[in-house]
Amino acid sequence: MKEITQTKQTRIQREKRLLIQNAALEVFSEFGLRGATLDKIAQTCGLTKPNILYYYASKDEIYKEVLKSLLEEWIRPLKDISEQGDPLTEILQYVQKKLIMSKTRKQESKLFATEILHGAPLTQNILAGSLKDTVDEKVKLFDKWISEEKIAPVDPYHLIFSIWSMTQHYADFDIQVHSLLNHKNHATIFKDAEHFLLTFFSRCLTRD
Amino acid sequence: MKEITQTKQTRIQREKRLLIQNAALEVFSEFGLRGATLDKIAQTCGLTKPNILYYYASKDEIYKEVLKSLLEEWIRPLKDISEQGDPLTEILQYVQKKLIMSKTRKQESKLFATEILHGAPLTQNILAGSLKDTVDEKVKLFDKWISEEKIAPVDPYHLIFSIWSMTQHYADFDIQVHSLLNHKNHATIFKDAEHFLLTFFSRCLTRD
DNA sequence: TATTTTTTTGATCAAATGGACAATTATTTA
DNA sequence: TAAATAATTGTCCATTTGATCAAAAAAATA
Repeated sequence: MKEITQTKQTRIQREKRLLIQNAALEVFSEFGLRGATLDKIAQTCGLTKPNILYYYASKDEIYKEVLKSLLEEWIRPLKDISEQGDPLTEILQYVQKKLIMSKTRKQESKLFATEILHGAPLTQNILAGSLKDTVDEKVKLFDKWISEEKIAPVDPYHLIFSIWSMTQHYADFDIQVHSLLNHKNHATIFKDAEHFLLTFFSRCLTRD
Repeated sequence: MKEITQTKQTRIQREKRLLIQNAALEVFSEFGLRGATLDKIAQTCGLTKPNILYYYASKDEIYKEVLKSLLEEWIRPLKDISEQGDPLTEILQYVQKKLIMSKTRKQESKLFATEILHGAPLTQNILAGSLKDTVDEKVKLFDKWISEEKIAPVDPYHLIFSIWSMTQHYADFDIQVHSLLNHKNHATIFKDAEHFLLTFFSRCLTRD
């Protein structure tokens, strides 16, 4: 058994771990932590159950690993909001990035949603840590922009919540969205959503 | 064994079924369908497991019953939007009602969220049925209001999605919201959220 | 009160599932 | 190529859990 923390990984270890992670993401996002079984993950990636447990000590550890490896990527667009850019443009670009993530990374979105929905048992420290730091930083920036009258006055925390909720809605509740929109073409839905969201946030952020 | 469809229920049956439903709501909303166990539900309501199964044929049946009994109430505020009222007022009132539901019926909100997130295996027909009918009806109304220039032009479907997502966010992701807001007072968060949302939607719906 | 019906529960089962382990096979290294 | 290390797997186990059932207790009814 090799240590996870150790950097010396063989080629096979790298490959198999990645294989397992991808399968785990697929299964966890569909069934949640408890609904997912090692058998399903094993089947999805074509390995045997004991072989999976050779690479990860437990099911929980796989779950944690998947979450951890996605978190960084998940927060990045928020970090990208730049003080140098035009305020409205920066925020609208953030909305667009988040919407694209909902479109192309649905599984990840659902995984996070389920995790937080059920009390974030394994992510709470991260929520209170690196995510919070980034959010606080951007909140300050938004407050600055508001005081400079570059954007209309709104509560920056709730502004961020609104961006998250509205964009992630299209990934997390895709079943409902598609059902209510008569199973309209996937691309069309996101095109319409983008237009709606950009209009929406422009209106809200450019008025006193 | 009595038939569920039968209307002749004894006093004890009514009482116990309600007891089970309340406990089930609590457990299902926290752990999801698969994470919830009959033992947990039994413990929560102080009955034995076989006793629960005397009233409900299976765990799935309890789950369906809980969902079904909540759906009506869940859709009602949308139905309440009236053609007679002032358009902006009607919509803002709907936002308020949904936010209050997030505040006071968190468990229900989480239950629905989990259900839809995981593919709505037991509600899909309802989503495509009575909910869709109501949504379609209100979409027509919104379109009418737009054509009469009573509210600004927006895609009515996505407007409804935005109301749902933004309000439900405060229930479904309460862990995250509280964590990022430094565990601020619950009432204060909802007061701020209300102010934000009303400002937000007013701005969006009163501009061309 | 006697009889019938409803309700409750202890004991138990079968299936699912996370995990352990020794034996085998493949790969790397000396 | 031989030895050592890494990877794989068949088999097995313990626990959890949804569900069954017969017997006992409680409640309703006649």
